[in-house]
Amino acid sequence: MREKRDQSSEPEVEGNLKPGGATLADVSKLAGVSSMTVSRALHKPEVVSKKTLEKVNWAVEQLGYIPNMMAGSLMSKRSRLVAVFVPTVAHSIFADMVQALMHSLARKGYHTIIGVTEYSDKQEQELVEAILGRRPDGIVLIGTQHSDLTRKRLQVSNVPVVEAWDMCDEPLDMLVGFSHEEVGRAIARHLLSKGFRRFAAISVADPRGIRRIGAMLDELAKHEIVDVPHLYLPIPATLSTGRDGLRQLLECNGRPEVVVCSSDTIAQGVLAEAASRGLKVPNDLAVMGFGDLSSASQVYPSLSSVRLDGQLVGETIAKVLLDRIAQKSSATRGLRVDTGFNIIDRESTRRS
Amino acid sequence: MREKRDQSSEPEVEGNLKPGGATLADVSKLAGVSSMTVSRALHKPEVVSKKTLEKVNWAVEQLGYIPNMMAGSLMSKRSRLVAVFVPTVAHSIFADMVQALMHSLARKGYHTIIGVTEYSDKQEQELVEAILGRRPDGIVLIGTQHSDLTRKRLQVSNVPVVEAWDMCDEPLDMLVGFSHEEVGRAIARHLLSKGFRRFAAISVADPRGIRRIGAMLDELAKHEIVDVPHLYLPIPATLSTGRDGLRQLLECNGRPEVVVCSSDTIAQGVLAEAASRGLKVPNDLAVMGFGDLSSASQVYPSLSSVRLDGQLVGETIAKVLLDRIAQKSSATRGLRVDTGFNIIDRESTRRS
DNA sequence: CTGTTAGCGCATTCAC
DNA sequence: GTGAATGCGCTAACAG
Repeated sequence: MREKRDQSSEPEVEGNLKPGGATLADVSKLAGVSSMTVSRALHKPEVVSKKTLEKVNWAVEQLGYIPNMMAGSLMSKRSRLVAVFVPTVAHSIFADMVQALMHSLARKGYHTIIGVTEYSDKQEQELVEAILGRRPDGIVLIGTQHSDLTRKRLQVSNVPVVEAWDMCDEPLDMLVGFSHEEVGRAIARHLLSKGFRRFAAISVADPRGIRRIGAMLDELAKHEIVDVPHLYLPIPATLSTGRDGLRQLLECNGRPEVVVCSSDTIAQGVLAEAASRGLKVPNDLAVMGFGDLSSASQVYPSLSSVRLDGQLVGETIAKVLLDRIAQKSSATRGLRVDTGFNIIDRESTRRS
Repeated sequence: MREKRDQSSEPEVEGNLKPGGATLADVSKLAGVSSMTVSRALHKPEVVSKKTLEKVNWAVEQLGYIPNMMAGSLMSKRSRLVAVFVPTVAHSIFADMVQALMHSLARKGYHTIIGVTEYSDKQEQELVEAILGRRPDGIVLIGTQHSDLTRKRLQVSNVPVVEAWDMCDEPLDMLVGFSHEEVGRAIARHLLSKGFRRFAAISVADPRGIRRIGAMLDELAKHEIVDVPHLYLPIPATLSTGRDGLRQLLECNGRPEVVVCSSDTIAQGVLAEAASRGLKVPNDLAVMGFGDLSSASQVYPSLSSVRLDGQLVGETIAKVLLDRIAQKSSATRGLRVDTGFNIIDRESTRRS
């Protein structure tokens, strides 16, 4: 397809492009008003006369003007930028959460920078330090465990912070999460009530996953169920974590009635391995996952999942953060939101 | 835990914090040098004397100084920001790709803003327009189909662009992808060569997925295999897409020998449904996915996946983009990289 | 090796 | 309703 000049519109404007695009000054000259008026026409159209507004809009269109947010933010001290740090996004429930969060933020005109910490406090710290250079209007962190320097930097920077996905008594700032210990205990009680007695567990070496499985094992022990075979496999959690895990369990410990996984990704691997062995789920082998928190309920219909009741977690985080940014007060400092969780009873643990 | 003042270090500095943090001028005063020297000490330490460097570093530490990138970028015209637009990130191979891309970019000091287009050209356009306000150093788009305004904006803005995940003759700028038609044909030939004759297919209404499945059906037709049952289900692709799809296929069309899915997520749903029906994979039912492109090969060991040979796709995109940004020439304009793909023969299609 | 001058592009603050 | 002056925090380009 050959380039063809459009002769009817924008006769020589396209050729006169400055590197970096047109500026407010360019627009103001073309429109025959001051640059201040252009700025107002763009951000507060209601305060400008209709005629000027038209002239400005015309000039903006002619020049293809796009405001330079860096310059604007430098003056206004609002970057409309939120930074989110997650341990991982691939094969992870965090992808759902981040997507919901980005969606909510985008609707309010905020852009999202993502940092992947790979479950490392040190990487988190480096990413936080780097991102503070962009003066984000808000920061979201997964978990409540952070390096001392991270904590100090964040406190000093005075940026609104939401810690998510966990619960603690003294959050850095705001907190939206739930107790992983309670999740573990709830899983145990749920499965016990359904008559399961021979358990097994597969987790990756993710601190919160380990805590969930640990709490479950403790609860089981209270019901005289001990020596539950359990595996802690290396992160990241992938399908093969579940496949290898089930294979290993079957070889070394015989077949359990139900295998509890620290994440839905692992559970999917278990299901895949079950399919390859012709094990019928849930009668030959029941499977319990974890996740589904920020997704619609139809996302993991094969698994019994723990999920948030009502609003998506990502949406809740966005709301809390934006409320705080908007009122510019510290009214919500120390705010703690326990999202709670549900146990959804799905096919994979529904015995006939 | 009570806050306790550390009396030995940073005596009164912490109290004197300006809102927004210390500035270059603050550091230069404390260090007793000019602000320019501080700037150099931070970005080009080798060009500053050792003594000055020490003074500057000391002052930086005292003040907890973090450079304001907005101001820096405004002058230098380099934002060290890359924007990536993907149709979705939840339950998607794009999450892998984006993670690999972010990883490579982060190593070179670039931050990544993600925009989710939800397979909508209109949303892509709005996101691109908005992000151009941040003057990103590079933009990555999925696919080669974009609205006219998007194309024009990008061309005029002169930002390096990589279109990924598809192939075409005249890319906007640079291109890193593969042919979805070739993938579809290769899948057909591969499965035929393994002796499969009774096919079925499940896809979501994603343009590229449909093209893959369409090309596969065409190739099968050339081998006298026609009337292949196939479903096009609504996006987004989730586990239940696969579960519902298989259920529907079995009810209406009987059991195929192999079901081809337009993504690994769907294939995982099919495996889950197979497990719930006690169908043994691959003998009762073989499953073919698509994905695994930017992940290590062990990620989807249950599926026969199409994957990139060698380097991760996200890494390749980062490399192409950073090369272009670095040399600041247009030498690589029009660059087209065909990543190709592999068919990995895995358990789920390996018949005994 | 270091300092000075200038200005990036915009919004705040005040005049009118 | 509109405009002029000022400066956000930093770096490019020079001079010394």
